[in-house]
Amino acid sequence: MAVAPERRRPIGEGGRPPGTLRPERWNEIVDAAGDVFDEKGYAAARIEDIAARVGLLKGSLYYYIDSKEDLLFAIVDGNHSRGIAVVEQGAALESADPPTRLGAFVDRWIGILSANPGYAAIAERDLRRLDPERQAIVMDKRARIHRFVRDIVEDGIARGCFDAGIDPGIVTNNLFDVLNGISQWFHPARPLTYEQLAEHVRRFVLRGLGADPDASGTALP
Amino acid sequence: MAVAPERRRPIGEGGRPPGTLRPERWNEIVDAAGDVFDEKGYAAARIEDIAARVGLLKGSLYYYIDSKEDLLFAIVDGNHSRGIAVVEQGAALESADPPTRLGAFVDRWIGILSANPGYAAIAERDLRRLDPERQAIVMDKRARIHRFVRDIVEDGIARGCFDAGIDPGIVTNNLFDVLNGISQWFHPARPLTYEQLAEHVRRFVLRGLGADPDASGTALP
DNA sequence: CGGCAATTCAAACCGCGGTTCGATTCAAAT
DNA sequence: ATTTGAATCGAACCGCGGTTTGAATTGCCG
Repeated sequence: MAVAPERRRPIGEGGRPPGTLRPERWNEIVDAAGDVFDEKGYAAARIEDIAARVGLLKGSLYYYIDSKEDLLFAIVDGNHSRGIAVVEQGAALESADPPTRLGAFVDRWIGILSANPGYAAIAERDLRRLDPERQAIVMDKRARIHRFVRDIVEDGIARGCFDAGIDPGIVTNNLFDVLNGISQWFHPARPLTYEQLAEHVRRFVLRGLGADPDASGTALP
Repeated sequence: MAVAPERRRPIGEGGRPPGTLRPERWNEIVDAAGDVFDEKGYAAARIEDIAARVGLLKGSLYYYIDSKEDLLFAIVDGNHSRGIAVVEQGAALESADPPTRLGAFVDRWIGILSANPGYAAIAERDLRRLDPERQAIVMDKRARIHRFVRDIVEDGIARGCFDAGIDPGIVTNNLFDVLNGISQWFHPARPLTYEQLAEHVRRFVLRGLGADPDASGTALP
């Protein structure tokens, strides 16, 4: 998923077959950047830290990037792309009832969190430090994801699955706050796995909307 | 509430009557810092920005502070102190039932948000950038606040007010994620006031816990 | 083996921003 | 007036860290 390095040096400008290039080195670097950004925050993270984590000198990183912000964008945009994927998967369930669809969304979203711990936190924290153009790209994806959830909520209200008194905009925000907040306090281990956590969160959210949390089972294919 | 500047220069070391000192200048500066930190994040915020906002040159700020971090601490710790105050107010309601107590907490917490928009976001975002000692001070307050809510939840479960299947630790975290997330998307205005928002959030949370949101009214004195 | 390209090193550059410090201003007190 | 100290200025300092650049490597291909 990680967006390709895009226009890189003489990557194959007009000549060599684009094979044998930077294979997963790019992913290693993005992962390292993700760890460091998560730990220290984007602004406080040093290029040197990231480079050291993949066994390079800081200057060498610039063979792969044009600026520090490239790494932030790769992470933030990549994470949102995974969110879009979840939405597209969810669209396939349109025949199911709203609680089931929303429950599936929660499960899958937490699945993303478990696969990329820290990334969601970065996306929330440091989105604003992207330049306007890139920020717009991310905001667009974010809006589509948000819209997807809000539509389910509104549909649920219309069908009587959810309480009629709730405000779709507010609860949608609440939902994302709950989901994205998870990565900041949950550490999978001892007592709970991500799957068990998802179960609890799903019930909390569905109940919060006024739905019977037992009426819909996990609907992951 | 804003913690006094502590040990300042020759504030009154052994001489003049400690009157006629920096009165609310300190508060002005902290407020300015709050705005800038909220907008740009602590690391990206410049001392110069803060100084300019109160009509000073950046160097002049050091008459009031010893380091940039002093300002972060003033904001983060101050916000948590207000949280502690809410907890202490809430302790007076111990005779009420758990849903009422929790509802009151939600209302008052959102009251803090409305009075200090942005501060909560800073506290969540940049807590980790305080030095260990100060961080510990804040974490202690945070733990006490967290404990207060969790106790209510556990009490509610024991009394049958809340669903027995919920995990107190998880829902407590979920609750704070919902509350603190508010300051990042909610802009009081057109459609909704903070009071109306609090109403929605209170119902969402209480219902999420399995309680009847209508069983308890707002209980603010 | 020789060569070319992909990759990394090593060192310097350089601007930004936190911090320091002596000089200056202003107001109240003497 | 003169003194005194609070408050601010003005300018320099200085280290950190992002970025640049040209010189090594390394490894593949012929």
